[in-house]
Amino acid sequence: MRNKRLKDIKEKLAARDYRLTPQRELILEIFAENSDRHLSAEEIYDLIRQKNPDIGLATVYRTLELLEDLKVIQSINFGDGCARYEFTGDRHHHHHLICLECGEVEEVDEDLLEKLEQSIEEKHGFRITDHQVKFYGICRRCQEKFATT
Amino acid sequence: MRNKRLKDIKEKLAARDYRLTPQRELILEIFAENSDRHLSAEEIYDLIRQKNPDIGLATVYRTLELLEDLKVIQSINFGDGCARYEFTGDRHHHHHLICLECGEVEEVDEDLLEKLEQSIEEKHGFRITDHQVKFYGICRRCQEKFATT
DNA sequence: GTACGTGCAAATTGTTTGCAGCGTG
DNA sequence: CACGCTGCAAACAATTTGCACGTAC
Repeated sequence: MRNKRLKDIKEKLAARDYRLTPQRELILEIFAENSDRHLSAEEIYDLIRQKNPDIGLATVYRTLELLEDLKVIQSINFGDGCARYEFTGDRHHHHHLICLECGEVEEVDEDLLEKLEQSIEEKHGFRITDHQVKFYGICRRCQEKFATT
Repeated sequence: MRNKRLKDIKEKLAARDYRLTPQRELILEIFAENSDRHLSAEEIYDLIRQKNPDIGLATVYRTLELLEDLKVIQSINFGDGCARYEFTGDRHHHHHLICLECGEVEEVDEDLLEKLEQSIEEKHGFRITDHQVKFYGICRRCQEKFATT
């Protein structure tokens, strides 16, 4: 299954005459191993150097740009001053819960947005292709922290 | 009415021992005159210099930070590499429609999110204090442009 | 051998900071 | 006079770019 994904990506690349180089594969590996996190370019760079110290930060940025173009990953801004990425893959659409206290990011499965989208398309004549929903607040753990203080 | 808003802001500032200087007032004026747009720091800087050429970019940034702190304005990231701002004012909460073709940003009145928020609070124990919803797609005008081509 | 890819260093861009001087309560 | 506020220039941090070399079809 994992190999299928890799093969898919390789085909997407090939369709544009791009190659699946060891560096690119390593970056994809990092993503697969950290699918629960939202890594920044710098963080990916640090992780990747543990596997291959000779990789350049510019390569990381270039690869991220490429993968985003191919819609393999997508960039999200959590307001901490750098872009963060996540696999788009075949995953179900989801929202993000951002804790204002500890910065932790949780994910919630998509729900209840179809009706809203439909009404917007009708009222505004705007054809929606994607959306991004973020909720800010205090996560359960931080609420408990406060409660016991 | 407008004056009331200004007076409110002045009070908010005073509550923290800050002053409503001519520069700050000018920036608020720019916001009022461009309430249909989402200006970036640089754009505000350019507009403001037409009124007073001696103002510094750093002052703009510092004022924006201050006004955001006071919740007079709020920052939004539309993915174009810089922060953009809008009055929070007494306006109704709203979503943003971002056209991937021309970059134009439209606003939609808030709707239908209460149920979703409630279910998230219950399932995740996450206390939501704010949210941000963006829809990406093609605006009416761009669709028409394509249709006639 | 012709592109694509890479690492490195330098360049760019949005934003922040240090500092000396100004102005207002 | 104390302190907030300013403009300017320098500092910073995330990201991009130029370039010469490497490498896969």
